[in-house]
Amino acid sequence: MTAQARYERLRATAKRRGLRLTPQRDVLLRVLGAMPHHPTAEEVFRRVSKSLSSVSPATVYRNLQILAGAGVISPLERAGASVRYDPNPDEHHHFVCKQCGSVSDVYLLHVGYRVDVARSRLGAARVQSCELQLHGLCARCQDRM
Amino acid sequence: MTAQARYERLRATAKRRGLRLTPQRDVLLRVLGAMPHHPTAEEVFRRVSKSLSSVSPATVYRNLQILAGAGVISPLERAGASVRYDPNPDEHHHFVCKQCGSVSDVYLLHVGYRVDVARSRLGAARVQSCELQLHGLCARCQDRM
DNA sequence: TTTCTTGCAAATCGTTTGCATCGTG
DNA sequence: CACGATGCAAACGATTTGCAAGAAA
Repeated sequence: MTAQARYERLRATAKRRGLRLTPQRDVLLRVLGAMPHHPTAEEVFRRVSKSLSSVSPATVYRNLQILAGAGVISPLERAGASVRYDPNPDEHHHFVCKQCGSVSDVYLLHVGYRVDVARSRLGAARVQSCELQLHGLCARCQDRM
Repeated sequence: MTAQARYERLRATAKRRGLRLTPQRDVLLRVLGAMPHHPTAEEVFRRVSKSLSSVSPATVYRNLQILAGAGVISPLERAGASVRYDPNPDEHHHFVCKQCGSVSDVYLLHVGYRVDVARSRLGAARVQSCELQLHGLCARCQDRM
């Protein structure tokens, strides 16, 4: 898929979600469609500034949040949160509660997967390990609903 | 496993790695063994302060990094880094390069796993989705080695 | 014209650093 | 006794906020 196509797709979704299309937002969507995958907010801001030097960081950061809130893009799991440490030295995976963000350890007996080579651009990358993240509602948050 | 047992295990590992055992570090290890899983550095600091009110944040943050560097504990993936956004709306998974930290999209045809119910404390949690993270070396970083 | 957006500058938050001092091995 | 570890305070970087002015719908 081309950058242009990705841009149009993002813009269409944004419009469908009822977001106003300001010049700043348009550049932002164009940049998001063109950037290498998973840029940091700061990288996005730098790229947007190149096309629109007057834009302020606040606008870019705000809009990224708005787009994420509307489901146009997604914030990458856990990034941006405080540093967390895991004192458990055994091999394990994680369950993350969508509601409260709590993380708990999950032990798996078996993990299997098949990569769709045609669509993934792994190239010559060498995969050494994998971690599964389960998402859902923890017991406590289910009670609260 | 009890908090006491976890503490002793952590302390043994730390000693084996040649780390000095200061009072601050001892309290830190005790706290790490007793805390709910995956505390943020800040939460750890608050807990340590309770036992040792004179301790400074710098000491706790520093020691968490030292312990992580020595392999006694592990920093949770991506946490603490800048916010990242993913403009790809299709269902997909991620490959993360251990060396340079770059993230790329992976599409999977099939994912299967079996939870070890006895060891995992999922309780009544409801799992709604799962994301696989592959770790390894990207093509570019392999060339550089 | 109403409501949403913007830019600016200041504030915030979590974390890191420099440095003089202290204590463990 | 040497070297690593500490506390303090100041610096830091990324992100967020309050607010008055501006522009989509």
